[in-house]
Amino acid sequence: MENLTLLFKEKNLKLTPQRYAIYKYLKSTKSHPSAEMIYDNLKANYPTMSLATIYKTLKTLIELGVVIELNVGEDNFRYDANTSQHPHIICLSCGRVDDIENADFNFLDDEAKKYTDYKIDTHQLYFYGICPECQKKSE
Amino acid sequence: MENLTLLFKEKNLKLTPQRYAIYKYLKSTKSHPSAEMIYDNLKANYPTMSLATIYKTLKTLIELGVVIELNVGEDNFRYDANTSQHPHIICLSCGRVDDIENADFNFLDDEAKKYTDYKIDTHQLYFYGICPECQKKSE
DNA sequence: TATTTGTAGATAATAATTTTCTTTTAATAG
DNA sequence: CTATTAAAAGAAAATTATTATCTACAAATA
Ligand SMILES: [Mn+2]
Ligand SMILES: [Mn+2]
Ligand SMILES: [Zn+2]
Ligand SMILES: [Zn+2]
Repeated sequence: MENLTLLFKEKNLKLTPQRYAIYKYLKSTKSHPSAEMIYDNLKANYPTMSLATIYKTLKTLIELGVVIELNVGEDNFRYDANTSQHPHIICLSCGRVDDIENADFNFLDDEAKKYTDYKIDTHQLYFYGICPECQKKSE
Repeated sequence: MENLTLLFKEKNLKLTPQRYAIYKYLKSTKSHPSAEMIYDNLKANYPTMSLATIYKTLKTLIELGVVIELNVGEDNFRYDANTSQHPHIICLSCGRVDDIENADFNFLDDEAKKYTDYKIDTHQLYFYGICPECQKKSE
């Protein structure tokens, strides 16, 4: 969090209240929100905040490597301030997106290297299923 | 291919030349084309084909379970008539999308079950890297 | 405190996908 | 081989997430 100041300074970027709020919100939540969801959550405290600012800030944070973009198959992107390599699981019923925690899938890149001539950088792993809450509902 | 006729009949769907052409093209290629790419490939033989027809047909084929939609992180979707569970690899330089063949990643669903209370259905695994052609170019 | 340069926010633009509506066509029965 | 009917094609408009543009503002620094 404190190193964010340094990171911004390095790149001659200004750490504005809006940018800080967006990053802080992303750090605080495990909900993997979309741009719109971030907007809805911040507009109480930042009534003049524009969606364009959200999008521009997210792009900046991604370039800085402190936020990643998730493609869960919806019509929009989701964002995550947890930049460690970790898989996600999406509920096919309610759309929530959760982390899969404590699992180590880092070996996947090496495993894949055995079967391709690509130079592999990274991967994204998405599981799809039904979350515990939705399982209860459908009983 | 022949069972497509049956499948359509079962659901009271009409197997039109357009639908057949779209499916056949997807079966014939390993390029994982987008809707637009399919459109460009078919319009020589089907000059009246509309992009809306492509989109509607793709949706139908997905519902039938004979085509899957890929989310590689671009601004559009890609489509694949290979519905077996297999990972993909995307070139960060030229954008091509390839299969990772002969690798068996089916154990992933079971592995993930150990770390979540979701009921897991399926997964999507995307690797990102540099394809052999692009590696040569940058030498 | 003045100057510079990057950014916020409003708005318009873009582009993929979906919807709507009318005409056409595939399937089927007579 | 027609006639009938429900489904689909195609054209066009609508929708929606995201991006670009532009001007007023504010953070950094000298
Ligand atoms: Mn996450
Ligand atoms: Mn494939
Ligand atoms: Zn759920
Ligand atoms: Zn390439």
